[in-house]
Amino acid sequence: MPELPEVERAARWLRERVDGRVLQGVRVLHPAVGRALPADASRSLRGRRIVTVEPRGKHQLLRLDDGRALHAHFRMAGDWAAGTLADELPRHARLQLLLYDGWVALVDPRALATVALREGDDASLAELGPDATDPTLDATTLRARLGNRRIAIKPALLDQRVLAGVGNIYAAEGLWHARVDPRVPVSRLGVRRLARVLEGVREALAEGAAVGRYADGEGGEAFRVYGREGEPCARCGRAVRRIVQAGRSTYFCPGCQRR
DNA sequence: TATGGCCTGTGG
DNA sequence: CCACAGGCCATA
Repeated sequence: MPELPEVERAARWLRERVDGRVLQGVRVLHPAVGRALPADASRSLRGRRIVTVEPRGKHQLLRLDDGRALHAHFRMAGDWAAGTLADELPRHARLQLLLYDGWVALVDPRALATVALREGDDASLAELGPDATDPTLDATTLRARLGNRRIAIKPALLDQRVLAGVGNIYAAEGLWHARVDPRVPVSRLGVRRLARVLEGVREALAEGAAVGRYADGEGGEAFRVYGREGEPCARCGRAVRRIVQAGRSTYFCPGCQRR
C-alpha cells in the first residue's frame, strides 16, 4: 500500500502506537530484511525509546532517543500491523518490534520492503526531491527540477529525486486529471502545463488520502484510468489504453490526454 | 532506454 | 503455465 498518502497514513498509525514507547526487542523474520538489519544492529535497539515517526516521500523514519533512526520503506506491498503479546503474527510478518505489552510488525507478502538502522541524519534521504504535497513546490520549481531531458513525463514523475512520494498509480491518475499524455517529453512541458500536472497529481493524492486505501475494495472504484484498460474514459468515452514505460504499466486516455 | 533481479502472491 | 503487481537498484 505504498505511495505518499498511504505512507503518511501508515506513519501516523504507527506513531500513535509507538511514540514514547521502549523497544523490548527486535526480531528479523525474513532474511531479506536481515541483510539490511543484521543481528547486532537489531540487538542494539533493545531498550531504546521511539521518539517519533516521520514520513518523508515513501520513506518512514522511526526516530530513537539516542539520535539514531530505524528507516523503513514499504516498496510494493508493505504495511504495519499490531497485536498484543498473545496474538499470533500475521502470515507475512517480516520484522517484529516488541513493546512491553504487545508488538508492531512490518507485514509484506513480497518481502521487498527494507528496514535499516541510520546514524542520525545520514545522507540516505538527501537525494529526495520535495514531497509532492510540499506547498513550497510550485510549477516553476518543478520546471527547473525536470530540466530539458528527453524523458517522458510519466516516468519522470516516478523519479524520487524530482519529487518524492508519487508512484505508478498517482502518476497515471494525476496525468489524467491534468489531461496530459504520459509520453510527452518533459522538455516540451512549459510552466503552464506543469502547473496542471502538479495540480492533477495533488488532486489524485488528495483523493487517495480521503479514500484511505486507494486501490483496495471501494478505493479501486476511484481510479479514472489505472487498471482500466479497454474501459471507456469517464471524461470523453474513448477506451483507456495501457502501454509500458520504463518497464512499468501506464494507463491513459488517448482521447483527452494531449501530447 | 530496456532488461533483469529482488521476493511472493494472485488471477487469467 | 504465464503475466503482472502501488518500488527501486544495477547493468550494458
